[in-house]
Amino acid sequence: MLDIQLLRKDAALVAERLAARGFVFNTAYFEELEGARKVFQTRTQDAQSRRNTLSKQIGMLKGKGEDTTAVMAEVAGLGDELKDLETRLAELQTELNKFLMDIPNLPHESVADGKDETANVEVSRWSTPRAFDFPVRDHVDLGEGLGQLDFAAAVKITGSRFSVMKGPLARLHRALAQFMLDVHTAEHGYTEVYVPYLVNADSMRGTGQLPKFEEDLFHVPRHAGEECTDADTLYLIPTAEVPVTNLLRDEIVAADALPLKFVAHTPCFRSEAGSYGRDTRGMIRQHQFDKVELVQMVRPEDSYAALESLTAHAETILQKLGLPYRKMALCSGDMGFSSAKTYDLEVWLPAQNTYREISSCSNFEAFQARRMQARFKAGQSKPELLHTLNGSGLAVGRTLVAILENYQNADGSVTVPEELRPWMGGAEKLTKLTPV
RNA sequence: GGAGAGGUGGCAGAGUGGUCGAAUGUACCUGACUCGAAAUCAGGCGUAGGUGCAAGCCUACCGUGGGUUCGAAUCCCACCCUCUCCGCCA
Repeated sequence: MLDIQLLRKDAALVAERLAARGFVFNTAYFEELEGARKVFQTRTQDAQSRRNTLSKQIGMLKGKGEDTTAVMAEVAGLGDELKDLETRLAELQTELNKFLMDIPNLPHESVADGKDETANVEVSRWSTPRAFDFPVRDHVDLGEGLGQLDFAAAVKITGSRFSVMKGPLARLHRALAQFMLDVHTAEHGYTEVYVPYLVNADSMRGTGQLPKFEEDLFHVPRHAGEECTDADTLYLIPTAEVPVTNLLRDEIVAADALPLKFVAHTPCFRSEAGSYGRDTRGMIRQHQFDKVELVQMVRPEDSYAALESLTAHAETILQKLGLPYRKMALCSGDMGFSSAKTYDLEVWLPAQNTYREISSCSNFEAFQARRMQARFKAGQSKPELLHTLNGSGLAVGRTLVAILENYQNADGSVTVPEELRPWMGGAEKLTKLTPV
């Protein structure tokens, strides 16, 4: 959510900056709503004030045993008027809030203007893709060839966009998550957290998934067969960002506790509505995938330095695994709803002959913190909104894909990256599993 | 799932219809005393919003949402959550 003070002060500027990300901010409508809100709030509070004064008089008179009929008569007419005013004011505030909740964050001044991903800016590249002297296979052929990846089984059990892994490949998947967690906790100073995979609507609103992106989420009604309201619907998390960032919702932390740095490994669930036909083959786009997520809560003046270091933490994983990648600064039109600035890390996938997103690192500034009232306080000063950031460190499924494809051998086996071997019981290679 | 208890300020804990935004204790901040500290004493100390140049004034908030009333932390209804015991269970 944007700062309403900023909207009041300079709606034109906000509209201009939002236009850079393709969002049309209806200035006239906002000003109309806000004008009405002001009038009704003043009137309502005025009426409340009158009622309170008179009611207190009644109390005092009764206390002294005096007659109250005159005052009672005076206050009698106020009730209906007040009720109408309060109702109208509540409606206006609901409407205003709805309006505000649908406005995306303002892009940071360093973000390039652009309509879509074609305007993203390459910041850096690490390593060079390996040259193969045999035809490269994609991860599906490799995994199935090894007898360790089974999409048919997943379709039978659940449906499309799920996967089943077996044996060493399943272990590789687990090893990757463990490896990432260990690096981030031991080398980058993150605190590991375990969090719920189902969250309530307030949490989804806090990080910005709701109200706008409801169809991207999996809903879990608490009670079968009944119409579920907001209060008794839970949602499967699309990323650990949601439960982890919401740890700070409605909290005021001491300034000297900052920065807070959390890392969590969770499954992520996305309905992928609207992406039918995209990446239908393989593990690139799944309804369920694992991710190790980095989250930071920092003082406002530190958030851009934090974005750089958080992104570097994610890059460390790719480097340790020897996976070539490039770092992209997203343009205004390609950033997520809540982000002020985002770097994507894209890993090289030989079978696609291209770089594909494997991590997205964003600074949300106070956008999420304002929605969830996550604040910090230095000494006796006023509580202040903190800045939140997060990034994938990394998406486990896509990392697995990248390893399969980049480390494949001519015979269909896959070499285990050296850094990962301690988490693989020392195994150096994935080789064909005899079918069961 | 059954039975019971309870949700009040950072924490603890009073308050069962009327100057209650809320006693008291504690924590914290400022000052006095002290060489300094402790102890003691005095004062301060919630959040959000509106309005005003400002001092200030006003409004809302006692789990959430409704209701009763001139007036609700207090009464009524519904819901949520926590705790204890029993049952079941990874």
